[in-house]
Amino acid sequence: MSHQYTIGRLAKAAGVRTTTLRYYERTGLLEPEYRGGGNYRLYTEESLRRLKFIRAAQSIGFSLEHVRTLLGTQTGQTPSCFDVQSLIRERLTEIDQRLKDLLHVQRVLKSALQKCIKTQRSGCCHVIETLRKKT
Amino acid sequence: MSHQYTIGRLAKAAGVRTTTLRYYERTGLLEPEYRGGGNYRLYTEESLRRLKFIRAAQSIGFSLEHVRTLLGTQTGQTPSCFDVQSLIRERLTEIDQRLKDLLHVQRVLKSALQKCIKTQRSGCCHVIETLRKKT
DNA sequence: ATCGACCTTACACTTGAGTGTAAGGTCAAG
DNA sequence: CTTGACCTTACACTCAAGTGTAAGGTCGAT
Repeated sequence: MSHQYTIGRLAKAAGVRTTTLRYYERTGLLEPEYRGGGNYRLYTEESLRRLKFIRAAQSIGFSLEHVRTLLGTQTGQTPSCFDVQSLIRERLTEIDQRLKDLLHVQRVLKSALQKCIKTQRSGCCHVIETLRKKT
Repeated sequence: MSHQYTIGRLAKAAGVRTTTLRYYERTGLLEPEYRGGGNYRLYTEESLRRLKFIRAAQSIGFSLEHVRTLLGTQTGQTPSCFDVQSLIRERLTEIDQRLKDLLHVQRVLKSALQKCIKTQRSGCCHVIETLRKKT
């Protein structure tokens, strides 16, 4: 006998809020399997797996829009291997760029901090000066 | 004779849109120095420097709220060296965390991609399977 | 039977950094 | 003196991923 979940139990099981589940339903990501007494939403183990997939995909940087594609909820069919690979490559490219940007920012900030510390006596505006001159 | 800029010229000089400049004014980041005929906004070289500072700070990851602090536009006075160092350290901590997260995501995605490529013949759901199992 | 925890709907609001639109005023060139 | 580029205001809207609120219905335990 596979478990049944009310919205609250499912939420607890997956570590999300009930409001989030209603939001996912509204946006076509996760429908309850059926409705019970008092029109309560009822979910199954399958819902839980699906929900965990959604959160996992999200946690590695896919938007809910991407997740919708991965789950094939807008076209109604699971995406091809090609599509999945495309999505992943796209994400990897974005991540690459983001890493570069962050490393650059890190360098700039560290140097600004050093300068600020060294010249602290003279009023500190050195940092702001530095930023001011970097274009 | 220091230049004067209408909003459009200043925008062009700094590579932003006029709407952005009006937005900055609304949010207390950059006021025009005065108004000219037809109530046109008029800016100076100082405005341009300030604007460039804003964009530079923003480009290294400060929010406009942070920039407001750096420029001392809410308290009305330039922040102390201590405050500036705090802000920078905060940013650096965030960046560190963000870098770690991104590197993790990168690893997961790369391995998913490899798996997808290797097992491509058998329908590709391996990738989706992989994600499905990562919690 | 009543209490509290849980559920329902519908709708508006949040954040950050702007963008879009309407309705109109002004400036410089031809 | 008209055309077109530019400017003005005020207000609403965008995006993503939810959160908040009001007003009410239901379930399980005591």
